[in-house]
Amino acid sequence: MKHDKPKYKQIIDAAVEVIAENGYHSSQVSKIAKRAGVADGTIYLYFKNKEDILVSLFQEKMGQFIERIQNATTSRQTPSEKLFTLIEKHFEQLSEDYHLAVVTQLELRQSNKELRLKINSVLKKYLDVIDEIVEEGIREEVFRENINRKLVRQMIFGTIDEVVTNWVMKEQHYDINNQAKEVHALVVEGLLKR
Amino acid sequence: MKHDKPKYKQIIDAAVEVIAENGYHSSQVSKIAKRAGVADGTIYLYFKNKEDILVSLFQEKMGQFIERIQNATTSRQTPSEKLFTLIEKHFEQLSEDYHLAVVTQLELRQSNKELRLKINSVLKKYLDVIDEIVEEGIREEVFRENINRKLVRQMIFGTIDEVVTNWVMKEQHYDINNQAKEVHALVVEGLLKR
Amino acid sequence: MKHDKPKYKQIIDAAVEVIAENGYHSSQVSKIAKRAGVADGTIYLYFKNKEDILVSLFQEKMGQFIERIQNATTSRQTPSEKLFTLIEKHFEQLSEDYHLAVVTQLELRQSNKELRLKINSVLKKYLDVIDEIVEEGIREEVFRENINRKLVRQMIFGTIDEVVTNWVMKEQHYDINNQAKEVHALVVEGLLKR
Amino acid sequence: MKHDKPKYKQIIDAAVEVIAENGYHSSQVSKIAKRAGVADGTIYLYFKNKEDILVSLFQEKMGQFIERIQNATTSRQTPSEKLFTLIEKHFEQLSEDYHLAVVTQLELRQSNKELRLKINSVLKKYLDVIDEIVEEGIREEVFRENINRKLVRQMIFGTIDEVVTNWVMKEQHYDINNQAKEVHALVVEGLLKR
DNA sequence: TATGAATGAGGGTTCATTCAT
DNA sequence: AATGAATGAACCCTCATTCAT
Repeated sequence: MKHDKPKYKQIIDAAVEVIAENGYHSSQVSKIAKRAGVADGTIYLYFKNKEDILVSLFQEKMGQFIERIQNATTSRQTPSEKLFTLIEKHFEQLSEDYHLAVVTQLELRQSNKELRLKINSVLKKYLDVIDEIVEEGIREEVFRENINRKLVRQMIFGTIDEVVTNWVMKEQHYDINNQAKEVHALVVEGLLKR
Repeated sequence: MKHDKPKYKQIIDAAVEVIAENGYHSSQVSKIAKRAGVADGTIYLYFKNKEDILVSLFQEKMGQFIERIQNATTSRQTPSEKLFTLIEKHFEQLSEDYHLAVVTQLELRQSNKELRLKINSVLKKYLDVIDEIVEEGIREEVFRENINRKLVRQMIFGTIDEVVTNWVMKEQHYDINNQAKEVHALVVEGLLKR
Repeated sequence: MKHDKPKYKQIIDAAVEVIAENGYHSSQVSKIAKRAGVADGTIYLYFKNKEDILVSLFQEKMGQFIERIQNATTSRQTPSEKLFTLIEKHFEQLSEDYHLAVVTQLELRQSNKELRLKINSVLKKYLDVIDEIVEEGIREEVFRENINRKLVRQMIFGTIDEVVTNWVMKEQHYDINNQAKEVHALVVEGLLKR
Repeated sequence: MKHDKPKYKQIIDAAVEVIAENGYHSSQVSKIAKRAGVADGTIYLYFKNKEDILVSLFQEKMGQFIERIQNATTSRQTPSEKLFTLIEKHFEQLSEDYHLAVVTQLELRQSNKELRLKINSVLKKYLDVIDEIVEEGIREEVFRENINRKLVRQMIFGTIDEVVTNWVMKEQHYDINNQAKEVHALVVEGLLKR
C-alpha cells in the first residue's frame, strides 16, 4: 500500500507547506518535490497527477480531522454537547495546524470545479456527522421538530466555515478556540432574547 | 466617467455570461471580448487588466444587489423583520439571475487571494448592513445583549452563503425563495425547542 | 486565407531548414520559431499544433512538386516518355532543394503512424499520376496487358524512392539527374537482354 | 557470450511483440521489460541502451532472414530463378511473422538517423546477395551488360520493400505470397510489350 | 477610440537510465 | 545476476497583454 510509504506522507506534507506559503497557483509540482526532498518524477510514482496530490492531501488530512471529531462526540453527550464538541474540535485542530487551515479554507477553494467536487465528497462524511447529531436532537425532542434538517446542517457548517475563514484571513491575530462557546450558543439558541 | 459608457457594461455582462457558461478557468479575455462584440485590445481601454474586469463585475453587480437590500429594509420594520427581508431579497435577486449566482458563488472563488481580498472589500458594505440590523436589535433589546456582534454577522452571512452555494451547486433544482422563512427562523430562534 | 500570409510560408520554410539541419527529433517548435523570426506563440496562429506544421509542410511542398510533374507530362508524349519525364522531374526538383529532399526522404519518415497516414494521403495524388500513365500505356498496347497495375505502381514508386533515398544518404556526392535515363530504362525494359 | 543466454532472446522477442502492438513511440523500456518478465534494470545487463535493443533485434532477426534467403538460392539456379527465390522467400518469411514485418517495415523506420544507419549496415548483407545475383546474370549474359549495378540493386530492393510496406499497411488483407511471381516478372522483364 | 496580430514566459509530465540492495 | 525505486532533463502550448495602424 503506497499510502503507508514514508514518501507518500512526505510529499503531502510538503504540499501543505508549499501551498500555504506560496498560494495555490504558485505551487508548482517542482516546488513541492524540492520541499519534499525528492525528484520531480518521484511525485508521479505516488500520485497520478498534480490534482491527485491535492485530492489525496484533502482526503488524508480531512480524514483524520473528521475521525477525531467523531471520536470526541461520545455517546454520553447530549446532542447540544455534541455540537459543542464538534465546534470545539474543529477550531482546535485547525488552530493547531495553521498551514492546513490556510490550505483548506483559502487555497484549495481556488481549484477547479472538478477538484472541488472530489473535495466535497470527502466533506460529505463531516456533514453526515452533523446530520446525525441534528437527527438525534430532534428524536430526543431537544431540537425543534419542525426544522428542515438540510438547512440546519447548512447553517451549522456555514457558520463554522465562515468563522474559521475569517480567522484564517485575519492571520490568526486572535485565538479561535475562545469562540467555540459563543458560536455554539448562537447556533443552538439563536439570536432572540427570551 | 468610463463606467457610464455602453461598452463598459457590455464587457461586464459578457464576462458574467462567459464565466457562468465556461467556468472561471476557461474564460479567456479573448472569449469575453468576442462575446461583448469588441476587439481584445478594447478591453484594456476600459479595464486595467483581467482581474480588474472581475473586480469591477463584482462591484457593479454587488453594488446594485446591496443597494436593493438596503432599500427593502425600511425603518418601519423590526430588526427581525429586517433580517427576514435581507435573506428574502438575497435569495430573490440571485434566483432571478442564475448566471450571476454561479459566478459569485462558485466561479469567482477560484480567483487568487489578492482578488478575493478586493471582493471582500466590496462585500464589506453588505456586512455593514447586517451589523447595523444586529446593533439595532441589541439596542432595542430584542436580541440578546451578550452576543459577539462579529460572530453573529459571521453566522448570518455564513449561513446565507452556504445555503445559496448549495442551491447553486444543485443547479437550481428547487426554489430557494421558499427557504427564506426557515433560514430566518433558524438564525433568530436557534435550534432549541422552548 | 492564412496560407497566403507571408508568415505561413516563412514558418514552413524555417521548418524545412531546421529539420534538415537538426533532424526530426531535435526540431523543437521554439527552434523553428526562432529561425522563422517569429515568437513561439505566433506559430500557433498559423498552425494547430506541431504536427500540423509538418503536415502542412508536406502538403505545400509536395503539392507543388506533383503539380510540376503533372504539367511536364503533356499529352503529346508517349506513356514511356511520360514515365521518363516523371522520373526526370522528380530527381530534378529534389536535387534543386536538398533540404527538402532530406526532410521528405529521411526526417519526416520518423513521424508517428498518424502523421504518416496524412502524408500518405498527400502522396496519393502522385501515385494517381503514375497509375494514369500505366493505364494509358496498357490501353495503347505499349505496356504488357497482363500486368497488375498496383504492383507496377509500387515498382515504379519504390524504385524511384529507393534511388532518391540512397542519393540523399550519400549526401549528394553525385548528381542524381544523370540517373533518370537508366532508371527509366530499368523500369520499362526490365533486366533481361533480348 | 551473452547472446546465447535465454534472457537475451527473451528481451528481443518481447521487444518485437511490444513494438508491433504499441508502435515504436509507445514502446517504453519498462513495457518491454514487463513483457519479457524481467526487471527494468535487467535490460541494461544485456543491452547498452534502448537503441541497442533495436539494433540487436534487427541484427538477430534479419541475420536469420538473410541466411535463409542465401541458403535457398542454390548454385543450380539461373540468376533469374535466384531472383525469384529471393523475392519468394522474402515474402514468405515476412508473411509468416507479421509482427516482425510490422516492426521492420513501419515501426523501426521511425527511429532516428543514427539508428537507421546501423540498420542499413545490417541490410548491407542482403544487398550483397542481390548484387551477386545481378553480377552473375551479367556475367552469364542473361542480364543486359550496360546496366548500372547499383541502380539495379536499388530497383530490386526498392520494389520489394515498397510491395511489402503496402501489404503491411493494408494489414495483410491479401496474401503477399501470390505476388512473388508478378513482382519477379516486372523486375526482370520490365513494362514493355515485345 | 478601436483593432487584432504578435508576443513570450511559464509548467506538468514522461521515461531512459542508474545504483543501492 | 537481478531488482525496481528514484532520478531529472526536456518540451509543447496557452493566453494575458501590447502596440502599430
